[in-house]
Amino acid sequence: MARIVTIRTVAERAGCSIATVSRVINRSAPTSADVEARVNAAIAELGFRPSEIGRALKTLRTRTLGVLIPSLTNPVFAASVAGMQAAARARRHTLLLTATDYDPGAEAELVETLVAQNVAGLVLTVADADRNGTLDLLDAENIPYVLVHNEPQGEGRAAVCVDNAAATFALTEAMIAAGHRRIAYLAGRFATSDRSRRRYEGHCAAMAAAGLAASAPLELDYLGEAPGHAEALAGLFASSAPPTAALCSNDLLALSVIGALRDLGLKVPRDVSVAGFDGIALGRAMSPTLATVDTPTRPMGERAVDMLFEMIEGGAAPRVERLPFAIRPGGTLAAAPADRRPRADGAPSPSSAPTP
Amino acid sequence: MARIVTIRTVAERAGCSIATVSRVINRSAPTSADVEARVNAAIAELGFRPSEIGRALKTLRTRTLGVLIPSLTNPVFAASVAGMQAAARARRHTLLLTATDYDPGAEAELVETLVAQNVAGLVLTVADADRNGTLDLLDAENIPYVLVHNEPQGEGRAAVCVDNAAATFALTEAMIAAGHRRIAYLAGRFATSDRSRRRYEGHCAAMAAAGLAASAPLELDYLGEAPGHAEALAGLFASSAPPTAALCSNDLLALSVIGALRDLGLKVPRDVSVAGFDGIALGRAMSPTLATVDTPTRPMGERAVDMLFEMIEGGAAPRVERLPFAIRPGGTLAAAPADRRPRADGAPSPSSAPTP
DNA sequence: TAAAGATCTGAAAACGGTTACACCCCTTTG
DNA sequence: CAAAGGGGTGTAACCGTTTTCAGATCTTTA
Repeated sequence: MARIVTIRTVAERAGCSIATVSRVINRSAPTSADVEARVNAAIAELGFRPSEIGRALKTLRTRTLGVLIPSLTNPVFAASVAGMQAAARARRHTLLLTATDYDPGAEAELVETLVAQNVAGLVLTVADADRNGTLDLLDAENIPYVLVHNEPQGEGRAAVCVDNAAATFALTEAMIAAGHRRIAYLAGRFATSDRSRRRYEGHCAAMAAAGLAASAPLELDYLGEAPGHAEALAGLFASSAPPTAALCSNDLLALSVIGALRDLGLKVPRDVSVAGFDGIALGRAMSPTLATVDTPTRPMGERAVDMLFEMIEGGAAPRVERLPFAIRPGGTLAAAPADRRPRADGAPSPSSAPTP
Repeated sequence: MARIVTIRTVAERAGCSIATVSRVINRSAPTSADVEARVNAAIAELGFRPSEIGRALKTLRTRTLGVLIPSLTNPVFAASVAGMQAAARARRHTLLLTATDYDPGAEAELVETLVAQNVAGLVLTVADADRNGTLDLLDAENIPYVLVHNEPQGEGRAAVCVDNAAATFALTEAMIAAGHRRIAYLAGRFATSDRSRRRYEGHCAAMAAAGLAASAPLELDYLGEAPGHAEALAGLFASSAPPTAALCSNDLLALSVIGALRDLGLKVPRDVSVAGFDGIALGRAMSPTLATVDTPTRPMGERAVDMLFEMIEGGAAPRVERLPFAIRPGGTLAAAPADRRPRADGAPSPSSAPTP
C-alpha cells in the first residue's frame, strides 16, 4: 500500500540519475531543457510525489507546524486554529494539531510529541507562559514557537494576544458607569493562567481608579455538563449585600453563569448584570445578547503563524504583539438595580443610571 | 537547533550498539536487564526521544492521521475534529489537519499533501463521496480512509454519518404536522453534495407521503459576511402563495435565512417557520430556539477514527455506520399561519393546527 | 563431551530523499 | 594552443531509525 513509486522509479523512466530528478523538482541547480522535459513527463505519468519523510530526514525540517490548544470545542480556539490553517496553507505547510483538554499537565508530553515529528515550529496556547518548563525547554533547544492568547510578561517570548488588562479595565469601567459598585469576578478553571491573571489585574485597576474595592476572584470550573455553578454562586448571591454584576473571565463561563443565576431565581440583567470575554458568536445570537470583549481570534491565529515564519526564515526576535479589541455592549449588562435595602435617607439609589 | 541527540548518542553513552537501543525502546526483542538499565538511564539523562521521521522512513508509516474538512469555523466540523483528536490521542497518534474552505477543487491537492506525509490513514469530509476521483485514487493505492458527515451510496466506502434522508423525513413530517403545506427547501453551497442530496430525498419522500408537492431546492451561499440572501429569498416569498416554512439543509444556513427573512420584514415563526440540520449550540442559545436535527458530531469524529484503526490494524472491511439522530423542537417551528388570502368558502384555514 | 538449542548482541543494509564532490564536455580567453 | 571557466550530470555519502542476519555466550540434552 501507500507509495511504490520513488525518485528512483522516476530516474529510471526519465533515463537519468536520481540527483538530476531531485534538481528538476526543487530547481536547486540548472538542468537542460531536454532532461527537464523527460523528468517532468515521467513524474506526471507515474503520479510521483516526493515523500516528505525522505525529504525531512535529510533536511531535518518538515513543512509542518505543531499546534497545541486547550480544546477545539471552544470556538475561540477553533477560530484561531482556522486562522493558523489558512496562513500555513498560504506557505504550503500543514498543521499537526493536538489539544490538552484543559489539562496543563498534558502540555509537556504533547509538545514533545510534536517536536519528535521535527515540526518547523510551534504555535501554542498554554496555561501559563510565565513559568513554564516546556517553554524553557523549547528556548534551550532553540525551537521556534509563538504563543497565542497567552500574554507573557516581558518580551522574551513571542506571543499574539490582546491587552487583557486594558480590555478588562474598559469592561469594568463600563460596568461602573452603569452604576454597579459590587462586582463579582468569576474566573474559569485557568484561574492561574497568565491571561486570567492579566484580566483580573485590569479589573482591580479599574475598581481602584473608581475608588471601589475589588472582590477576590471566585474560581469556577466551566467545563462539563453539570458544573454545579449554581451552588458555587448561591453563597455569593445570598449575602446581605450581593453583587449586582458578575464579570466572567471568558464567554463560555459567562453562559454557564447566566444559566446558574437563572437556576437561583435571579434574572439577567434585571437582578444581576453579566459580561464575558472573547466575543464568541453565541453571545451575539442569544437573548439578551452577551456583553463582552470582542477579540480578533481568527486574525490572531493568522498573525501567529506569520510571526512564526518571520522567526524561522528571517530570524526575527521574539516579541509580544497585541491586537486591537473592542468592548461589545450587550443586553446582559444593564443599569444596576436600586439597592434592595432602603438607604438611610430613603432616596432612590443614584446607581440606576442608564447604560452608557 | 532541534535535536542533536540521536540513537547513536544513546548507544555510545550506554556502551552498546544502536540496534540494542532500538530493541530496548520498542521491546522488539529480549534484552538483558543490565543493558536495559544502562540504555534507559542514558535515554533519561540525554532527554532522548526517537525521531518520528527516522522511524517513519524505515517503516513507511507514521503515527499520524490526515484530516480534511471544509472549515473549522463551522462548529459541526470543529466538534467532530475534537472527537477525532481525542480518539487519536488515545492511540498515541496525532492529526495532520487541513481545510478546503468549502472549495471542492482543493480536495485533491490537500489529500495529496497528506498522503505525501505518509499518514497512517485519512479521515475526510468531502463534497461528494459518490463520484470522487480523489477517493478513487485512495482506493487504488489502498490507502485506508473513513468519511465523516458524508453518506455514500452502497457499502464500498467507509463512512460515519447519520441517516440524512430519515432525519429530513422526520423533520418534514413535523412541519407538516404543524400545518405547513408549502415548504421551501433551501440548500447550502454544497447543493451537489451527497448529504445535501440525501436530505432533499428525505424531504421529498415525506412530502409525497403526505400527498404534497415538494418544491425544487433553492441553492444559497451561506458563507461570507453579506451573502445577499434577502434578495435571493425575496422572489420566493413575494409570490402569491408564499411558503409558510423553510427547511434549511444545515443550521448555519438556517441562521442566515432567519436574518434574511427579518430583513424582508417577515417574522419567524409568526410568518415563516424555519428549521435547520446539525444541532449546533448556537441554535439552543438563540431566541427563539432553532428547530433542527440533533446529530452526534463529536462522537462521529471519535467513531471515525476508531473505525479507521479497525481498518488499519484489523483489516476491517469498509462499511457505512449511521449514528442516531433526534429531532430537536424549537421556537422557530410553529403552527402555520392561516392562509392570508381568503379561501373560496371564507372558512378559516385548517392548517393552523398547533405544533405537536 | 559434543551437539543442539536458547539468549543476547552487533554489523550492516535498507528506507527516500538531498547535496558535496568529481567529472565531462564545451566555450572562452591569454 | 593550453589553460581556465562554466553548464550539466552522475556517484556516493548522509540523515535516524528498524530489522535481518550472523555470531557469541551460556545452558540443556543425548
